[in-house]
Amino acid sequence: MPVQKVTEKEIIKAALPVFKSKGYNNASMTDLAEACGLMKGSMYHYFASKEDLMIAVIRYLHQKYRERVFQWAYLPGLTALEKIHHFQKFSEELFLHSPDGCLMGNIALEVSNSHPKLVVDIRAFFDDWIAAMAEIYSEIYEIEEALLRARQSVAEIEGAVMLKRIYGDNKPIMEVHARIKKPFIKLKPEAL
Amino acid sequence: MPVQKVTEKEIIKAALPVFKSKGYNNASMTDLAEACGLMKGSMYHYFASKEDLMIAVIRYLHQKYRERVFQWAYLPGLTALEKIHHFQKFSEELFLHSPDGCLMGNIALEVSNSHPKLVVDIRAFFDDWIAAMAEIYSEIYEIEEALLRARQSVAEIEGAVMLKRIYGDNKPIMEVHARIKKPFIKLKPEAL
Amino acid sequence: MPVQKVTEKEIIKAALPVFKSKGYNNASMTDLAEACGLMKGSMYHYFASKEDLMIAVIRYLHQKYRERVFQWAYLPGLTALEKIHHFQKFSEELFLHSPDGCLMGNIALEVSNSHPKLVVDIRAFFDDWIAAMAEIYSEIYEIEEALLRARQSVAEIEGAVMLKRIYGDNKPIMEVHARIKKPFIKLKPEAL
Amino acid sequence: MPVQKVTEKEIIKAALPVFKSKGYNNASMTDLAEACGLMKGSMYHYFASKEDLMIAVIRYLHQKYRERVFQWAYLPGLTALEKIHHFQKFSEELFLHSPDGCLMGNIALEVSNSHPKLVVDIRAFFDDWIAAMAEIYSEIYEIEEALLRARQSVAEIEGAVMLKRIYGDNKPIMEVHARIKKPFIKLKPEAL
DNA sequence: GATGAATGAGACTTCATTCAT
DNA sequence: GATGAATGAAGTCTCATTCAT
Repeated sequence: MPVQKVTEKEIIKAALPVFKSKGYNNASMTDLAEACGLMKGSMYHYFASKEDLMIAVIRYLHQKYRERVFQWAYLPGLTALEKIHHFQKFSEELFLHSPDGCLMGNIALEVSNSHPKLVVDIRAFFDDWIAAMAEIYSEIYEIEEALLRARQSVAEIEGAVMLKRIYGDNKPIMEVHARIKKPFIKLKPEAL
Repeated sequence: MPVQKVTEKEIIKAALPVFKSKGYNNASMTDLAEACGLMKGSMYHYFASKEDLMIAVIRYLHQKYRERVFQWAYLPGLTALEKIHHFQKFSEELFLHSPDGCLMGNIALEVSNSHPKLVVDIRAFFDDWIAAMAEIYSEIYEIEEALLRARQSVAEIEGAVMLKRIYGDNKPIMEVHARIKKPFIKLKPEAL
Repeated sequence: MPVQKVTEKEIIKAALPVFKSKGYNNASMTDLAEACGLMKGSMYHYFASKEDLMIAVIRYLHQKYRERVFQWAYLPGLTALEKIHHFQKFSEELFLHSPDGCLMGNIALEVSNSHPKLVVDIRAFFDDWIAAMAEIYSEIYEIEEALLRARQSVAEIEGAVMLKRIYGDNKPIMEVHARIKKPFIKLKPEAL
Repeated sequence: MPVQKVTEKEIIKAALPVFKSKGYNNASMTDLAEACGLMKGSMYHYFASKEDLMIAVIRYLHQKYRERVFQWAYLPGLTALEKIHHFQKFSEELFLHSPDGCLMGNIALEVSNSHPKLVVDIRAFFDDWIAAMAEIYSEIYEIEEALLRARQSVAEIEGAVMLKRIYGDNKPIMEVHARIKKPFIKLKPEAL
């Protein structure tokens, strides 16, 4: 059976929900291979270890966020509110309809002490996220305050997603979104 | 056989930091037993399974929070700001000086899909926490808004603790604390 | 099934012929466990790894040689020929009746490049063997010549054992033994 | 597809040092393919299995020995000492400058119980080697003694090469060579 | 002829759990 | 009450081999 059944990217995309739902330690190579329609051993053609696969998944998701979310922050010709809309649209796609929350957050808490290599890439993701949020906030706040608000927003979202995972309730996420939008809505008249 | 004196509570207290630091799956019974000065097999005299021990740890921590934190919310004769101070003093003891963050949050994200029994107790903890925060907020907000703010505060704190685990930086936690305190400080003149 | 089924030493003794016959890489933990009447996983109560078990086996055999062979070289009141007899009696027990040759030699050639930790202990064995032979030779030769002859004898024996493993023929070993004995026999009249 | 030119012989020559250094079990098809500049799968165009490749390597080396060493023993017009010189010159090329010893010996001890097919070819090699040595010895000894001395010499060399692999020291090999040469040197005056 | 994706058996190892002592 | 030997399932990973392209 030598025909190519999957590409590296397909493995990554199939592994992502497994890691997101089961976590790093509890997702076995068998689980991951099954999700890819491969035998356990075949996974090792693409990734030298489970940890390497995890890294690839993290980087893939990071890249997807860059393309679909973070970049809006830097697009000229958009109002801050429009940028926020793009951010939240993606978040809602991701968080409201799946019970598993945020891969980055889930993994971060689980492996931060045992897999330093993973933390490097997780940190890179949060760096970008916070920077993008700060970019948006910088339209209405000083840089210091913008950064602080960016960190706050990210923390709030991750916290709300955690509550969703515990309670299965979308309300906290929606409340956070509303709260984040608010200062930009107030500004609207001025912006016009 | 020197009949070593080990109480259930001592085991729980010794196991707590192990679970907090390593997570549920990555903490082995050997790790846990070692932290208690016991042999692996002896743990089963006290707890029927690793999951049961985890539950006991969660409940123990919940109880400790009740005694040292949540109860302040319901004490008459304290201003809201004083209550907030008590809450934050404990949080700071717990979160600022250890790199491992919040046991409840760490475990919640890791096991929510694989160990529904644990989720029940984790949820009970967050119920109490949110209720206590809402109690404080209810002094200056309508019940609806108080609950919303309570959820937000808990989410923010958990999110900030996650950032601390990722970055090793206490700033987000301190910023959240300041933000939570703010509406009560403004009210102070009125409160007097 | 908690009753002690085996001791560490029994494992070592059971593992020895498996390693000797199959070699290091080709002896699986399953093979070794089977030889001990244990489950694979149970082996790890006694030895942290296959390599550690191999080391224990090497050291055990070394110790047995010390007690049963090498020590004769240093016993006062024995003629050199008597010492040689003791050496060869043990060699014959070991090499003539089993087709598998010499554990030390077998393992040495197989792992010398891949398991440096094992080489250390194998070298220690050969150090002792050569030193004991040299001690005997030193009764009839200068120290330099004694050492050289000791190395030669060890090399010859190992070579003969290799030939036995290839041909299944004891003759080379017996020839070597005769050759080693010869200079001491000639000396006999003088020794009396 | 550049239709890379690789011949069976080139594969054999590239595989030889890999087997010599890593042994049979520890040399993976990937290792071997890498040494040949091929992909793993391509090896199977030339050899049906790893065992077959090993056999080819053994036969190739045997053939090389025949051409470069053993044949000298049967060349008329050469003194025994000259023949010995040729033998030892090749041995020294092979054994003194590489730490990996003798492929035949290494493999013999490792696979003798698990791969009887290999033993057949290894035995053929040693048959030839011993016969050639006996041929040389037969110039100064009766046939019985010549054979015995041939076996001894081969055993001594293999034993000395083993010591070299254990100690990294060439001295035992050089001592053996000197020892083997000695009876022929003594004869020199008569031979002239 | 060469590739390299895929297999599937089997390697070493870990671990929660049991239970005779 | 405490032990720690033993289990057995499951974990990660390796590897000789196959075969469609």
